Parts: sequence; C-alpha cells; structure tokens
Amino acid sequence: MTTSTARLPNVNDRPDDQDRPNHQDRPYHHGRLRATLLAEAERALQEDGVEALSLRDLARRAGVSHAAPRRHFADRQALLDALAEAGFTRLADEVQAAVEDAGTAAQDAGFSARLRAGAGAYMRFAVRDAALMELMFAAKNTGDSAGPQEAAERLFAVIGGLIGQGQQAGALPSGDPFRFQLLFGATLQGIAAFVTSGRIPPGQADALVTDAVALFTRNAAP
Amino acid sequence: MTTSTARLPNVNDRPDDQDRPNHQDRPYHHGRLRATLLAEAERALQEDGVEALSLRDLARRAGVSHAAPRRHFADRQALLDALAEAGFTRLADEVQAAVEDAGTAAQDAGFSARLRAGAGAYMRFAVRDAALMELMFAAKNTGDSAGPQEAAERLFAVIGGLIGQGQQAGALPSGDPFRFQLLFGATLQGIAAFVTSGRIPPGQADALVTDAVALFTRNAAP
DNA sequence: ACCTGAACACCGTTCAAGT
DNA sequence: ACCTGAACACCGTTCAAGT
Repeated sequence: MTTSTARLPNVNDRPDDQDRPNHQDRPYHHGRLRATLLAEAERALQEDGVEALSLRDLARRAGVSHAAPRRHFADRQALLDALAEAGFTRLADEVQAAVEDAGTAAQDAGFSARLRAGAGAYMRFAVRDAALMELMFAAKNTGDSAGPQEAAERLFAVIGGLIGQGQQAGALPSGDPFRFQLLFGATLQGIAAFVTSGRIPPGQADALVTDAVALFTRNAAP
Repeated sequence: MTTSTARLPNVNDRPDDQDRPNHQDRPYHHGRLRATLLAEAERALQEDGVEALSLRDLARRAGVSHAAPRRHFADRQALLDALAEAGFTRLADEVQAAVEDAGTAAQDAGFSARLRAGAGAYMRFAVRDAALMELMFAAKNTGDSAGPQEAAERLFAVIGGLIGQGQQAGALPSGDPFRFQLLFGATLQGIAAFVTSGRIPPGQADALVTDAVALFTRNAAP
C-alpha cells in the first residue's frame, strides 16, 4: 500500500502552499461557481467517498479562494444536502425512464417486466453511485434539510405510481398502495445496501431483484 | 441556534489547550485503554454521529495523549471497523434472544410470531443505534476489514437459521433458503434505512414489518 | 452580489523519545 | 509493550476587507 519512498521534508516544500491562489488569471467573479462546485463534488464523491469531500479542495479545483463556496453553501452539510437532493431527482428520472422503456402494457406479464426494469435501474444507480446513495439515505437527513426530503418524495411517487398501475391491472394484490409502495421501496433499498456494503456480490443482485418482484406479484388473483 | 454571545478572543484562551494533558495523576500505563476507547466511541457515535467521532477527543476523554490510541487502532478507520464488528455481534445476539423469547413452537402461527419478534429486535437496534447501523452497512466495508465481515456473517446465520426453521415447519415456501435469507435480511435493512433516514415515521415501522412477514409467510402451503 | 486573505480552533498521522 | 510531545499537513468556519 505505502510505497517505500515515503514523503520526506523537502526544501522545495512551501508549507502554506495548500491554499495557493490558482485563481489569478480569471475574472473576479466566477460566474457559475455553484454549478462547478456541485459537479466537482459529485465526481469526488463517486471516486473517493464522502470523507474525502472537502470544501477547500473543491474551491481549489474551481480556482477560487477557500472562502468563496460560502456564498453558495452555508456549510459542508448544505453541500451534501444539495448532492442528495440532486441524487434523488436523478434516480427518480432513471427509474421512470427504465419503466417507460419497458413498455406500457398493463397486463400481468407486462407489469412484472416493468417492475423489474424499474428495480434494475434502481440497482444500477445504487452500485454506480454507492457513496451518493449513502448520503441520500443517511440518518442525518432526518431533522432539517427539506430539499432532499422533497426530492425523495418524487422518487417515491414514481414507485407509488408503478404500484398503483400494478394493482389496477390485477398484477398486484389490492390493499393499501402506500404501504405496498413503502415495502417495495424498502426492499429495493435493502438489496442496494447489501450490494454496496459487499454483503452480497453485485452479480447476485439481479437474482434477488427477480425474487423480490416474484414475491410481490405472486398471489395477484384473489 | 447560535447564541448572541458568540465566542470572542479572550486573554484567558490558551491556544494550545486542546491537547492539555489531563493525564497526569494516572499511572503511565492506562491498563485497559482499548476497551475504554471503544466504549467512549460507542457513546459518541450514538449521541453525535460518525462525523463527531475523533481520535483526539476519545484520547482526551480517556485521559491519555492524542497519540496513545495509535497502539490499539492503526487509524480512525480501524476504530470504525471495530465498532461495526461489535455492532454486528450485538445485533445478532439481540435478534437471537428475541426469537428465543418468542417461544420455540414450530407451528405456522408460532413461526410468524418468532419472525416478527426477530424483525422487531432488528428495528429497535436500527432506531436506537442509527449511526452505528450506517457504519455497519457502509460501502467502505467492501475492500478490506475482515472483522466486520465475519461478524456480519453471524447475523446472517441467525436469520438463515430462522428461515430454515420456517421452511421445515411449512410456514415458508420451500426454495433456496440462502436467497430467502438474503431477501428477508435486505427487506429488514431497507425498512430500517427508511426509518433512520426519516423517510417513514418510526411508528409505521411496525406495520411495515408486519406487512413484510405476512408477504413472506403468505403462500406457505403449496 | 460575490470573492479574497488572514485567523482560529480543530483534525489525523508520524516519529523520536520516554517509562 | 505502551505512552508522550512536538511537528506536519490538512480541515471547516468566521469576518473584515476588497471589486
């Protein structure tokens, strides 16, 4: 892991280099700093995880001073909230698109296929952006942060709509659709957590999703 | 949130106070530093979350120098791994105890009750120790850290044993018990994640668990 | 309105030295 | 074997000042 040529003090080291202004040949106003910070943050999150995400580092990459992000994000948590919010929106979009791609047939078999397609999109997102997913479902989001919470509702609405269609088509048992939606959503989230935490190999996620869909759609006819 | 008497520079401030040795009237060797650090860490984790967990702070509370923990935990992640490992062990114990308390009747109705009891214990742990739960299922645990992984297997063995009993008693459909176990575990974990992330009110967790157990045990008879 | 620079109070990690 | 003290390279956050 650690190379044998560990870092040694060097005469070329400039101790206060960390915040070296590389923001000289640039207009005083960045223009779209908020968007730049978010984009860099998403990349850093995916590549190195939450821990490695620092405001000072993002500022450096954006070519502004370390205090500049303050205008756009009150603190580090506000940045994380914005990331989670964007994550929910993107996940909702991807699930919806996958469901629509799977056709609009409202028959029994067609519905299972759509459910599987939606669940598959969910899993792909969870595996690709595991750190983001953790952020989205972090316990911290409980108290404040209305942004993520609202974006999350969009995702649940997509799942809820799908469940409703399944019930209308007779592919799912009738019953409180909201509880059905929560249970199915929780199952997806749980499988995702098992995969991203390495409890099960990613290859087995598909089989588990298939099992889950089968379990939910099994006794459709009364 | 912030009081009006914000912190101002004060002549009494001793800049280097942070690591003030409060470890003077103590033998040079602490004796049980590792256990003390873990206990303090568990408390800090529960009260203030992972972010607030610092090795320096733990060292201060234990009354040792900031470099002392190094002997027992190679770095911060090693401490987190140890916490996750202990968490899995404790969760496995609590689920097992709850299942045993619910009786040993292997009949249909008895099994559902035992399954609900185990699931309930899982949820209580997840709500009480939300931050620890996040640590246990963090994506970071993927690569290294064999400790948590092994302790997690104990938990899965408890769930798997329960599933196996249900199948033998005819309370669960026959089929690959391992996949059943994973799916049920994932469902529990997903419900827990929804509760701790505030997606659903804690009061609704019980209803969801009941729904999940009903779904799994529904079509037992072939 | 948006950004900079300096300052403050923290971190984790390393390492020679102490007991 | 276990712990200390000093040092290094980072953090987040604040705030007066600049444009």
